[in-house]
Amino acid sequence: MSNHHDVAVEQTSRIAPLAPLAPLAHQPLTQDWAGELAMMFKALGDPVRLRLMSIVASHEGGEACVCDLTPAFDLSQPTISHHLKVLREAGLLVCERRGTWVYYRTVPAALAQLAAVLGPAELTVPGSLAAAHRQVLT
Amino acid sequence: MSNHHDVAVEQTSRIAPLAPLAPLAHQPLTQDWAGELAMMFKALGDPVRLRLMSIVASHEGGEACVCDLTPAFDLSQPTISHHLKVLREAGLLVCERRGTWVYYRTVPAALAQLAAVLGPAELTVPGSLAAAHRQVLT
DNA sequence: GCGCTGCATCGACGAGTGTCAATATCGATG
DNA sequence: CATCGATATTGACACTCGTCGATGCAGCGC
Repeated sequence: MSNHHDVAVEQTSRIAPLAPLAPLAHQPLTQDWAGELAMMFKALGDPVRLRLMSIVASHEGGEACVCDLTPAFDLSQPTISHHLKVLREAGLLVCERRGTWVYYRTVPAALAQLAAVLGPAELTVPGSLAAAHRQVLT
Repeated sequence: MSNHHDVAVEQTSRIAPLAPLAPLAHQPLTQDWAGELAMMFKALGDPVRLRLMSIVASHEGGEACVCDLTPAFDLSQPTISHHLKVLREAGLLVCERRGTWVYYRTVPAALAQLAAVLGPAELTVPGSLAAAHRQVLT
């Protein structure tokens, strides 16, 4: 067994293949879909993880390696690694190993999905925005 | 002390008076603002609470009383009440007592804020959309 | 090969969360 | 006023979560 340790490079694409982009107000959420969404929102429900997302998203090139993230917090390196794992498993981040370093990027489709769920109906219904979101999803 | 029990009708307007509407990628979040946002996202990070939001938002007139919400779940009434309180304290719901019943409504400004934070930069920067969001905030 | 650096995992701990049954409070109605 | 129906609060429980130190694994350089 040579590939027994593909830990860090797992893509963990937990996003539903084609999830609804309708806002909350359109209709009551199904139980399954609410569970999927809740996992993503819960991942964002921590100040450290929110700041991690923000740092990664605003970093040059849209990606940041762990060594860029850790010094921004007063937390141990394992703790940061744990938070990154939570965001990865929620489908909000993906990582890629390049040499010694591991680089993280956000998943715009996942963020667009959450934004669409929260967005007021007037903004997503017209079609232009929905099209824009759908474009992001491809 | 006659007003010792104004529990249910508290507005709990925990939303920052004028919070930034910039997406995550615009710049790293400040620690304080990340904490505020995390409280709202955490409130949405539960399937029951997400479905509660959805039912309220999609209900006729944009409001629903607790007796409309409770039967939608296989949970006790105190548990539903607890979840409603969490959403209220996060600034995502407000409630109003009318007679025996208590009606809940969503807070569009709060949802718009979260959507703006998640939204891709291209969608919020142009100005038209930003204006729309700001309009919702008034 | 050996060591070194960057990152992930493990195991453990205290703090927080979701749930319930029991109880309290409010408003309406008799 | 006594009662009843609709919600909120309390207290208790199991469970999850955030954090750490210790450890493990991968890649690079000597």
